Amino acid sequence: MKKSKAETAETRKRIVRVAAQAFRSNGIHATGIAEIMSAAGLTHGGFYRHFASKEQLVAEACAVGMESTLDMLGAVARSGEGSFIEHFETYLLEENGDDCLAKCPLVAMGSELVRADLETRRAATNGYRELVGALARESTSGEGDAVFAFSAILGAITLSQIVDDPELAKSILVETKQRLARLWQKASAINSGECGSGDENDAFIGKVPSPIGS
Amino acid sequence: MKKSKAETAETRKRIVRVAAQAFRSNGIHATGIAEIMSAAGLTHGGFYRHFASKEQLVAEACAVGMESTLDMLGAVARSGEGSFIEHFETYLLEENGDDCLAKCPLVAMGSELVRADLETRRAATNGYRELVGALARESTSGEGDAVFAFSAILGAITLSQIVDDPELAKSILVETKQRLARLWQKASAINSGECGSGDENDAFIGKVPSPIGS
DNA sequence: TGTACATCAGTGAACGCGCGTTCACTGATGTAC
DNA sequence: TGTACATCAGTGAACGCGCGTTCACTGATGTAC
Repeated sequence: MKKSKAETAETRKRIVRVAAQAFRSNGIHATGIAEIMSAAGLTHGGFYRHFASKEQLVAEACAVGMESTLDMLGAVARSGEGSFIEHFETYLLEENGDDCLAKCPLVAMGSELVRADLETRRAATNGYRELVGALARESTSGEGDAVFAFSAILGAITLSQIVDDPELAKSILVETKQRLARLWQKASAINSGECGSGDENDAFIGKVPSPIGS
Repeated sequence: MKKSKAETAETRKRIVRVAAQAFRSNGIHATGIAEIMSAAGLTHGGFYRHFASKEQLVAEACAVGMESTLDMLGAVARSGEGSFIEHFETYLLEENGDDCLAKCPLVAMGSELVRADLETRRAATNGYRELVGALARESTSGEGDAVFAFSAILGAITLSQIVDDPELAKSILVETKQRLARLWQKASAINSGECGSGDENDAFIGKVPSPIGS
C-alpha cells in the first residue's frame, strides 16, 4: 500500500489541515489522534509515518492555523477599501467559514497554548508577530495600537464565547468595537492634526443596552 | 472513619480550593481527580462522597476562583488611593500569590471555559458580571470601559504568556497598560470637561522598545 | 447519661474506556541492474 | 525497456497507562431509646 511521494506529501498536509481545524474547534487535549486521522480518511496507525508525536502535529497545526488567519486578513484587506475597524464584523463572522478571527489559534486555543510545548509556542509567536504587523499595516496607527487592539479582540471574543447570555456576549463585542474604532479615529486625527469627536460607529448587530448585572 | 459534619464541610471546601488552584495552573483537562484529592491530602476514592462528577467540581472551582479574584481586587482597591490603572502592576504580579489577574479563571482557563458545560459557564458569567462591576466602580469611567479594559487585559496576559520571547511579552503588557491609562485619562477629562494630553504613565517594567518583527 | 445501632466520610482495589504509541504485516512505488 | 528487489505509506491489532467512576469495606459519628 505504499503511496507515491506526491500522494504522501498531500496526505501529510491534509492531516495538518484537519488537525488545525479540530484543535481550534474542540481544544488540543480533547482532540485525539484517532479522531484526526479518521477525519482525514485514514486509520490511526499510519500517524507515526508522518509525525514523531502528537506535540509535533500540534506545533505544525498551530503554524498552519496562523497562516490561514493571516491569509484571511490579507484577503479582506485587499477585497475592498476601508480601515481595519470597518472590517471588524467580517473578521468576527463565524458563518464565513473557519478563517474568522474566532478560529485564529491564538484566540481559539489561547489558554491551552500557554501550557503548550516550546515548538508550538514558537509557531504561535511567529504567527503573532506577522498578525500584528498585518494589522498595523492595515490601519493608520502603529504597531503598539495593533498589539493593543489584538489583545482586546482576543479577550472580547473569548469572553463573549464563555458567557451564557447572548445579550451580554453581544455587548462585549459592541463595547470593544466602539472603543477600538475611537482608538483608530484618534490615530487618524493625530495624523491629520485634529482632536477626535467621540462620535463612533456602533452599527454592530444594532444598539445593545448594557445587560451587565441584570 | 466517618468525620464530623464540620470536618466534612471543611474537607469539601478544601477540595474545591485545591481544585481551583490546580485547574488554573494546569488547565481543566490536564488536571485529574486523583491529583486534586492527593493535593488535598485524601485518596481519590472519597471524591464522590462530595461531588457528583468532575464537571460539578469544575463549576464550583470556577465560582470560587472568581470569588478570590474579586476579593483581591477589592483588597487592592481598599488598601490605597489611586485609580484602577495605577494598580495595574499589582494586579498582574504573579509573585504576589495566586490571586493576581493572571490566575483569574477567565484568564487562566479562557479557551477551556468556552467549551465547558453550562453550569461552569454560568459560574464564570456571574463572576464576570461582578468583576466588570468592580472595575467600573474603581474607575471614573463606566461599565463599557470596564468591559473593554478587561477584554484587553485578558488578551494581553494570555498573549504575553504564550509568546516565547520575554521582551515581546513585556511589550504586550506595556502597550496595553499605556492605552488603558489613556482611556482612563480621557474618561477623567470628559468628566472634567477637558481634552486628554496624551502624556501617559509607562513606568511598567521600564521603557521597552518594540521587539515585534525582530 | 448510657447503650445499641444506623449513617456515612474516607480507603484502596477494581472497572471500562480512550488515550498516545508500537508493531507485524500488506502491497504499490521507486530504484538498481 | 524489463525485471528483481528494497522501500515505506497505510492497516489494524495490541501495548501500557491514566482517566473518571464504582464498590465493598472500615470505623468514628451522631441518633434513638
